[in-house]
Amino acid sequence: MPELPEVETTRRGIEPHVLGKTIVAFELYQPRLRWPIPRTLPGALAGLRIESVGRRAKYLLIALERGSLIVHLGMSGSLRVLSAGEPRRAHDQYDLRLDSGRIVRFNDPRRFGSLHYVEGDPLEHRLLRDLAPEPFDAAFTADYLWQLTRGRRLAVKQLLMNSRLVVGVGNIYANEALFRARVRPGREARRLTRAEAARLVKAVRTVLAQAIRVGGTTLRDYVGADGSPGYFRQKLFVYERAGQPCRVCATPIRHRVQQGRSSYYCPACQR
DNA sequence: ATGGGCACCTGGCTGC
DNA sequence: TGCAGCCAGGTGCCCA
Repeated sequence: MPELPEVETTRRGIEPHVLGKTIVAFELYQPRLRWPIPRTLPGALAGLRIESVGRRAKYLLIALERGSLIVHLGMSGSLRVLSAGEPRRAHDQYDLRLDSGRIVRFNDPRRFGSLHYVEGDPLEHRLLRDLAPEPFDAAFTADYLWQLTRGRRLAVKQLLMNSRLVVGVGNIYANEALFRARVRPGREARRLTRAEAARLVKAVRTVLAQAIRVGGTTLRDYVGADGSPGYFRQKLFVYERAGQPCRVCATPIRHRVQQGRSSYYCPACQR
């Protein structure tokens, strides 16, 4: 999916257009997303004012005057702010129509995205309550990561992508952070040194922050709330660069499949 | 507890 | 040109 930078870019993009606005209508075109959307939802949302737009991991949290929407973009989803009357396109799944005359439209070709409405604290929802710290949280430290790697035989890249360890890091940014930390994706977690754990924590933060600054990474489907792509693709060191020269040492970048996901690394820079 | 594999779904590309 | 096969920003769930 959209990983943390894309979700955060979306959050920042929609926030100024929806804050304080009231949902006039919720139009559901496709109830079959990752989890079925209840047919009763449209009625429940009409008339509610939007009070804040937050984010936890890769979930957007849209707080209403009563309850909250929990939005996930899945692998191919995007949320855009459009003018009312904008013609629908393939894979538009739902619209939030606002009293400002604008609409927030969710498009998702693969339908791995999801939408929940909860009355209570969204952070207590079963999908959110067991999530690990945010990468920018003070709790995500070298010691924390290093402790969690002790005795673990799985590859360090799997660890980085496990949302019970740290959230927001998907396949692109796991590969990119490992390059910056000079650690190969296939390294057993228990073989990580304390110094490497420290580099990795720093690299995760740096790469996510840089990506947020340029609006995320667009490979295929992702666009920000105004429809523009993210520009971090131009800054990728390894992702989807198999066979191309390493931007640091010119050694060809290698590709291998790990746990069914593509990993990329520089065999010279990363150990 | 840990880790692996599968499932959900569509579109785009490759190669025969 | 057509079509089979493979791949893609995620992640919950089931099983060993």
